[in-house]
Amino acid sequence: MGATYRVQQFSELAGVTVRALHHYDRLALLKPRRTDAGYRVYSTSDLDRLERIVALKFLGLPLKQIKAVLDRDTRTLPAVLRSQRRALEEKRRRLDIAIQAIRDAERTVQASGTPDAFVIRRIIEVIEMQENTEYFKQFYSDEAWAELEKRRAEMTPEMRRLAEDGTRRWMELFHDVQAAMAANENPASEKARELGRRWQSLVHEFTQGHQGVSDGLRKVWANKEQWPTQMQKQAAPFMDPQIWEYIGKVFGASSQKG
Amino acid sequence: MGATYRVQQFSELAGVTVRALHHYDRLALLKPRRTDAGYRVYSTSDLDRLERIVALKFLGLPLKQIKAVLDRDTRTLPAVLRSQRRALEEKRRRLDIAIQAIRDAERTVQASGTPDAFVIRRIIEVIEMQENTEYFKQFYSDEAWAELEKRRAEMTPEMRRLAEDGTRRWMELFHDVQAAMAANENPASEKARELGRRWQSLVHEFTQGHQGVSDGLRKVWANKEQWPTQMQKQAAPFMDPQIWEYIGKVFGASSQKG
DNA sequence: GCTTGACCTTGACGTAACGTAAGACCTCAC
DNA sequence: GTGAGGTCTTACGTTACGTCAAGGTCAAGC
Repeated sequence: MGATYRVQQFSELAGVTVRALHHYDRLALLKPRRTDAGYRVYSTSDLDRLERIVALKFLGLPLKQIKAVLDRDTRTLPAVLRSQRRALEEKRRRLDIAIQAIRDAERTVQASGTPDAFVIRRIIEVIEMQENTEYFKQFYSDEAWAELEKRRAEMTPEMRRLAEDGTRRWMELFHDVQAAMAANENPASEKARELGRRWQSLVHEFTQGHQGVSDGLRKVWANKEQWPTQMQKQAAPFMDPQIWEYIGKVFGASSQKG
Repeated sequence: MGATYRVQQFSELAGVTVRALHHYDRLALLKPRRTDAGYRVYSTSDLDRLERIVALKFLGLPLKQIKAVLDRDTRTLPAVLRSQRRALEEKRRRLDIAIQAIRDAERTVQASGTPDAFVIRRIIEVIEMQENTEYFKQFYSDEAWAELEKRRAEMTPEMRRLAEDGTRRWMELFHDVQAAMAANENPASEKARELGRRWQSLVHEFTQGHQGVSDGLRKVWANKEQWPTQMQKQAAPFMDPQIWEYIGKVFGASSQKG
């Protein structure tokens, strides 16, 4: 017969708290024998089971599921592990984004006493950027994506300001296109073609003439109706289908005329 | 004046649940105005604040702390960020270990219907191994550590069995040394020197003659008294100071004699 | 036999961030 | 004014225990 222990000894032996053992007992996850007086008596086989519990807990499984896995030895474990691994990988992805966001914020603060509001704004931007990034990746070829990564990595604060300015100019352009539509401006007119040129110029600012990037960008916007709602909301000013239709006509007219 | 919203609209706008907004309200984290009838009325400035809340929540900050940061604009944010980043990095480390453990377990299962108990045992081993690994790293030079990493990566199942066998042989050796001590065997005797040779042979099996690895191993064991308790318990069979003292004498005698 | 101190027992409330009803009230279009 | 749909507060459920609190058990010393 192996040795026996009372709660405290056993808890120290296994590196868990007495309260946890009580808890597991109540959940029928680990029920030791009892003395006549009702004292819990743990054996080495209990230690064995507890070690499994602790290990599965480390993997992030809830106690209920641990009990299920340990009790009914059904062929469920592999499935449980697979789904848990997926969950953990997803968790890690979000953790990485959070860590990156903080690191970036810390860099932008540095020694200067940047106001909190600004720092938090920066955090928000980084989080959104990384999440968008994840999503948009699917539309680009590996090569084009690598190119974009490279540019992001090499981006200076100066360039970042320019990029933000780019957003503003896109909004202005959309505003002007809308005005032209409202004025019933002919898509083939010189005025409309000027809008088309502004459009292409802004696109070129992003693609920098890179073919793969250009293809990816086209795919991104061709699928704009399928974006996650949250993302569509962020890009709301650029989602108006009438504008896209109009600009399509402009390009159609331009390509016909020359 | 900006637009105003009622809870549901606002919740959709911001991508949180109505219940969460209620919750934040009760915590005084985000208190909108009210209509005479008591309906909550959110404004764009509320949206601004909510976005910050969501962002800080994404970083894993508890709501209380978020409130503290947002309300009293004390110079606390950088400190909060630093500590939070550390916490997240630690979390990430443990996540990685868990993921690795599952992946390893999945590999050992593969198609064969390995019993659950065995799989879990394997998970425990991987977790312990990785945690030990983390700890022992400090004792090795970067170069020596890289060498060990390389070996681990190249380790086949066959070699893994051998390594486990190594543990068994160490235990046997310790057992034999203890017996020699009990028999009052002279550390300078041939019998004792034979034990010393077995010792060195087992050491060499691990170091494979690599100087850096050898140095690191020495440091690891020189500090065995400082290991975390849990680790000491695991290595309990190898912690008896008398044996170390005796084997020290054996090597002392050997080096004197030649 | 009695006390004392160390250890054990079972409640039972607290935690974090909401989810989920339940029951009552408000608004507005028809 | 009435029904549908939105909103209010209250309150319990969730997870894995932490933290008392009130009260048994047991071996030792007097």
